Amino acid sequence: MPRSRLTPESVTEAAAALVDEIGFDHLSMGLLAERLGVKTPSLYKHVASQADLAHRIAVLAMTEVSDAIRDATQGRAGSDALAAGAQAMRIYVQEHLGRYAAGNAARPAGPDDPLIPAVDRVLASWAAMLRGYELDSSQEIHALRMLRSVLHGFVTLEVADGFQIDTSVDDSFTWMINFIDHGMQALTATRPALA
Amino acid sequence: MPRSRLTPESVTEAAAALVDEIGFDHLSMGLLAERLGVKTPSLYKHVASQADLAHRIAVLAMTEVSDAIRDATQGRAGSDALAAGAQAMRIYVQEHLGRYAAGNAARPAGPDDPLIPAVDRVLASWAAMLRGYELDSSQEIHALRMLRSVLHGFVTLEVADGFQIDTSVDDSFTWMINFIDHGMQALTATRPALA
DNA sequence: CGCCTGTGGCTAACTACATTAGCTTGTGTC
DNA sequence: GACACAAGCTAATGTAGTTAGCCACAGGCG
Repeated sequence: MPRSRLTPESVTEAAAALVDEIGFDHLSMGLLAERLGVKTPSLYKHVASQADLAHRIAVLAMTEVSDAIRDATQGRAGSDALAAGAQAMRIYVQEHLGRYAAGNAARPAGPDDPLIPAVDRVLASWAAMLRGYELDSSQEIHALRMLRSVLHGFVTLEVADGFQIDTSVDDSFTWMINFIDHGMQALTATRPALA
Repeated sequence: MPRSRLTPESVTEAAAALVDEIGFDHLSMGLLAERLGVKTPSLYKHVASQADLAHRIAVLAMTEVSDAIRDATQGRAGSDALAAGAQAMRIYVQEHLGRYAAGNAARPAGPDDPLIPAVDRVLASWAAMLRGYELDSSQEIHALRMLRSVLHGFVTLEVADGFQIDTSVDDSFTWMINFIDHGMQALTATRPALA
């Protein structure tokens, strides 16, 4: 192949780094091209459009999130796994705000969209984390959705400056995870009795 | 005053209705002008820019959300208030998706930004809802943040089609609110014993 | 009753940006 | 060393937000 400095992957990676700096909604083809030392139209040799680029960033972000959670929960179980995984996600989002925003904005475009397995891997990570609580199978899906909601909501509000500063956000996060953990344990404890 | 068909308020209201239909990120000055039977530049006699317009929609949305919660929780307390308020917010977001998205995207622009009191009123509504649990004052802020997180996260994921369809999202929502309610009651119960 | 002023709306023009067309040129292959 | 292909470039197009400047109507006032 001829001179190939850029690839779809390298362009996506550079774009991800860029949106982490300037925010996802400030992404522009011109700015990215400048970063890569290239003129704007050249980018179209590697990505189909700005929407395509945003989608690739989203897939990258979801993959990285699931990896971060997996790494953090490796070798842990129950409450430990929950705390570690939740923190890992929070840290990831803080450090890769733009990517995460891209991940949220993205919608699967078809049945074989690579975004789907990427999102599924994140879900699988959460599900694995919940496994230690041995929840009733009818409750698993609800617990999973709650966990997603609470984590997504918290990190979203946090990075959006949604919390006032008078009380530590770190404390609130650990308090919240503890709250969830206690509730889960209560579910587990009552399960045999209630069925 | 001369012939005044449009006002900043009527333009904002029309824009809010528009984004509820087409999505916040598809808002355009041209489309809005067409809806109002006016040419695009005429809008600038009433709002300073598209960003200004988005900001006004955000303030409107926050105000309406707080009103919806207040109305729903009127005359209720404890678990009832929580369930009613949470449902009210969820319904509002479902019916006014674009407005809510505008509210999330907005950031206060200064110390006297009307967005600030609007957001504060929403927070006050949640705080009032929690009052029935008589939480320890050191826990109130954490509980408030958790509640915001879980509700914001859930409705955001729901409207973003983030949940698979094989299990009822309604069931998950009520399950989640119950989970929170039980956890809060546990906090209340143990508070005198633990201090 | 007609002039004066102020404001809403309009047309035309400008800018920024995403995107496309078509050309050029370097690199790997034969 | 020639060929072919793909990367990058320049030039051009279309759209959307925004600004400038003009026009016309409504109300106040002599």
